[in-house]
Amino acid sequence: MQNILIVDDEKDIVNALKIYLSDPDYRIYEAYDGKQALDIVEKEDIHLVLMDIMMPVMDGITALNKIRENSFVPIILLTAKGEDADKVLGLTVGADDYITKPFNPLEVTARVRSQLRRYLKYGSGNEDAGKITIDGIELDDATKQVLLDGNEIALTPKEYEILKLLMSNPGKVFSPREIYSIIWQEKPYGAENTVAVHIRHLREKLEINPAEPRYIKVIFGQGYKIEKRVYK
Amino acid sequence: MQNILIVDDEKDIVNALKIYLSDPDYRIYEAYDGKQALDIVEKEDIHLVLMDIMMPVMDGITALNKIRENSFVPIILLTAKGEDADKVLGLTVGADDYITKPFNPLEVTARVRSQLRRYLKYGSGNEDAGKITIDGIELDDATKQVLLDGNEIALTPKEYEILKLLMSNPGKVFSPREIYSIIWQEKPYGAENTVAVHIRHLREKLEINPAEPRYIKVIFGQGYKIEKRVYK
DNA sequence: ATCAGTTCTTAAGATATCTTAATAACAAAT
DNA sequence: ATTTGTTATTAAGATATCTTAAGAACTGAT
Repeated sequence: MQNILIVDDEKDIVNALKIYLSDPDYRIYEAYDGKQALDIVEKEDIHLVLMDIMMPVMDGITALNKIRENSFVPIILLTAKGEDADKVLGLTVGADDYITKPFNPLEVTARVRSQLRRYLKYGSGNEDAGKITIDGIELDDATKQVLLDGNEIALTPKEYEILKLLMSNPGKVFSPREIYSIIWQEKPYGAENTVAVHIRHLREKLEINPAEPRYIKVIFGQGYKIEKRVYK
Repeated sequence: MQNILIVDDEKDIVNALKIYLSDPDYRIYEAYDGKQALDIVEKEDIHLVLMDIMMPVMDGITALNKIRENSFVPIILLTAKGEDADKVLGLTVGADDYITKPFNPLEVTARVRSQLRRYLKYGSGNEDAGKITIDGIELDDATKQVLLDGNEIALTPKEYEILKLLMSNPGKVFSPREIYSIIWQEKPYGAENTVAVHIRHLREKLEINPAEPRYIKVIFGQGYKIEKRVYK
C-alpha cells in the first residue's frame, strides 16, 4: 500500500488525478493548499506528493522547500502550460519531476510509478538521471561529481548548487539576488557580494582564465548565466 | 522461451490475456482454478503466474500461499475493480504485483515483462541473487554476510543496512538525513550524528585506516558514498 | 537480574567552507 | 572626463561540518 498526496486548489483536478490513480495499491490523501499539504506530510507516512505550483495560502514552491527540510519523499510538481515558465524554472530544484497540465493520464501513472519505484527500492535504475552536460562540464547529481574535460574537480556545496542551478537553465540569466534566494532559501540580504565570491571560486575551478570566463558569463546589471555552448 | 501460467475461471479473461501476451518468446499455460494452477506449477517449470483472486475450488490467495511454500516464481494477482480491495490487500503479501480489471493491455505486458526480468536476473536458480561486490567487499543479502578480502566481518544490523544502501548505489552520495530516512524509516530528527557514528563503526571494520578511508568517502557538506571502484 | 552487544547521545577538536568588509576594476550614463 | 552603480578580488574571522571518543540507554539472551 502506497500513500499518495495530491495537492491542488482546484477540486476538479484533484478528482481527475484520483481517478487516474485509482489502484488498490494506492491510498490517496488530498490537500487544497501548501499549508494543508505540509500538515499531512508531517503526520502521515506519505510516499509521493503530486502538487500544483499555483495555490492560495501557500504556493507549491514554498511547500516543496518546507517539505524538503526534513523529508526526501518524491515530489512531482504540476504546472499549467503557460504558467510563468521562466519564474518557475530554477525554483523547482528540489522537485523530482514535473507534469504540465493538461495531463495525459498514462503519463501521470507512468511517472507516479517511476517515482515510487525509485523511492521504495533504493536503486534508481536510471543511471543517467540528473546528469547535465554543457561542453566540457559534466555534472552528475547522484554522485555530486563534476567533471571538467573528463577530470573530476572538487566543488564546495554552495559552488555545486550554483553551478547546478546555472547548468539546469543554460542561457538563462540569474541575478545575484535570485541565485541567493534560490540556493540559500532566504531573503537576499547582503547577497550580491556573497554570490560574487562564490562565482569567483567557481570560475577559478572551471575556467582556464577566470578573468576571461568561457562558461560563467556576467551580463552587466542583470546577473550571471552559463553559456549553452562555448564556441571555440 | 518463458513459461507463463494464466489462472482465471472466466475463459474470456484467459483468452484476452493470451492475446495480450502473444509473443514467440512466451509459452502460455492455462488453469481455471487454484487447484489446477498448483498442479501445473508443480509439474512445469513456470516462470510467471498471472492469477485471479476470485475462483471456485481454490481461490487465488490460497493458491498463492501454497505455491509460495516451495517456489519464488513471480505471481501477479488479478483483482476486479470493486473487489473488496482493502480486505484483499492484506492477504496478498506474497504477491509480486497486481493488476486490476479491466486490464489495460499495455499495462499487462509491461508488468509481465518487468516481473520476468526481475525473476531471471535475480531469481531462484541464480546463485548470485542479492550479492553485491565492490572491490574487496562482498555483501550477500541472502545470508547477510559481508566478506572483506574473503574474510567474514561481523556487522550490526544498522551497519549492514547502511553498507547495503551504499553498495546498492555505488558512487551515489547520500546525505546523513537521507540515510536516516531510508534506514530508520522515520523523520531525520537529530540524525546527522547518529549516522556519523555508524559510518565510523563501519569504517573501523572495513577500512585499513579509518582516518583515510578507501571505500566509504565523505563529500563535504553533501554526504557519504562508497566508491565504485578503489584504485590502488 | 545480569550480561553482552547494539544503538544513541554528547561534546571536543580538526578541518573545510562561508561570509564579510575593504578595496580595486570595470561599465554605462551624463 | 566624471560620476554612479555594478562586479571582481582578497584575506581574515565566523560558521558549519566531520571525526572521534567516551559513556549512557536500550535490547535481547541467559
